[in-house]
Amino acid sequence: MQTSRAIKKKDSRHRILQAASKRLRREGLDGASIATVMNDAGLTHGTFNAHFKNKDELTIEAFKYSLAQSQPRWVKHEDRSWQQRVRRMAAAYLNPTHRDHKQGGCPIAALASEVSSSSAKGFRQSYSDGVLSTILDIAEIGDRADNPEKYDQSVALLALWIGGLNLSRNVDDNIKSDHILKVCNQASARLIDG
Amino acid sequence: MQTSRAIKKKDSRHRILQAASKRLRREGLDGASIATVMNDAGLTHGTFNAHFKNKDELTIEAFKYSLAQSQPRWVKHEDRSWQQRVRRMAAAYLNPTHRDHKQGGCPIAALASEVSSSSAKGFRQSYSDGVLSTILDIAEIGDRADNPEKYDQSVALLALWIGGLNLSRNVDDNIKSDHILKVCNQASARLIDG
DNA sequence: AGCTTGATATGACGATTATCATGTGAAATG
DNA sequence: CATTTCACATGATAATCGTCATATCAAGCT
Repeated sequence: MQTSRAIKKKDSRHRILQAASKRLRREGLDGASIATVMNDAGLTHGTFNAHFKNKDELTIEAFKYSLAQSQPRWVKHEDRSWQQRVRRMAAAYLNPTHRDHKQGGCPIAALASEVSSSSAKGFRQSYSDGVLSTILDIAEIGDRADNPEKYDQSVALLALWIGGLNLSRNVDDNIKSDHILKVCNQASARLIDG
Repeated sequence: MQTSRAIKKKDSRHRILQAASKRLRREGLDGASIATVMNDAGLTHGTFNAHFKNKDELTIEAFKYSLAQSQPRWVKHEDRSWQQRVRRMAAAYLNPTHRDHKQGGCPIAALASEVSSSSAKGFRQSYSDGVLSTILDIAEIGDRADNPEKYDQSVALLALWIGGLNLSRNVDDNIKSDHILKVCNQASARLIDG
């Protein structure tokens, strides 16, 4: 049975993860300090260890949380063909709205260059798992052996998308930034033609 | 005239920038603390503000320094054709050695997801300038108008390379990581064919 | 030789951080 | 209704951070 206390705690945990995942994506691994996250969640920072063992655990859980939240939005879809699917996904990913809403977007892109230098134990493993499962989700297969060609194409597509999104986020000129997104969209289509 | 004191100071500045650029690429924006960098350079941390106004200035200078140091290694070359050039650059960039030596590699990739959340004034501008000049260097042109098609192809190539390098750095399986590099190399060639 | 300059060293400062021990008050239990 | 439980708050702790005032000491100048 769910007591009202247990429900309250789950709700608090949910709010903490929500706040942490936003901070994590917007401000990176070091940006999401415990005090800030707890404040965002409407709790005091001292309460933190009633919910998570330490900051590393929060980081990992918040990453998984954001991946589970953002991935279905652009991955799970019924498409007429795989080429159509890739075009749709690229358009959803390499997009000014996604570029301008880092805190609600793809955590793989948001943390791409920070993972390898993270000191959080287990985080690199979680990120790695997230990357590999995303590749399989793009290809719509369960294992590389199911369709090696599609798998390989999906790897290149994910690389292009992550790189293109980050470049567009870091260029200080809206026209040039929009152009990067457009060009990478075209390149996506090109990678899977013929 | 260069007094021996002035020479000594320049040498110290050089050592500080060298140390900072390594830390910056290996550990990211927050990893390169002043005390650590000064210690790497063989100086005490209190001497820092004799060389730089503050940490933001160090960050910017270290980024420029590392870009000027790493870019010529793979950009400046005489190639038989542009297609040959792109293949050579991709092979040099999407490469296990580059993957495993983040501290000496491309600073654009090393900081790709950290720039947009940086609080260092002026850093985003420097990074943006670095990206745009790298695109032009890949295309071997001075302005997009010189050859729009090559420019656009170079944008997509840089995106693919940065994304592919970071993915390979973050996947916890050497075989899969090597495979990512290989696939992105093939995709590079594909982006510029016909 | 004595004075000045400047590169580097020492050490303190306040701010921020993660962690944890302890206190409090309301919900659950019998 | 008395007791226990537990989500949450308060506050202390030590570590680390960027910054800066001050001290030292050798090189250059007159």
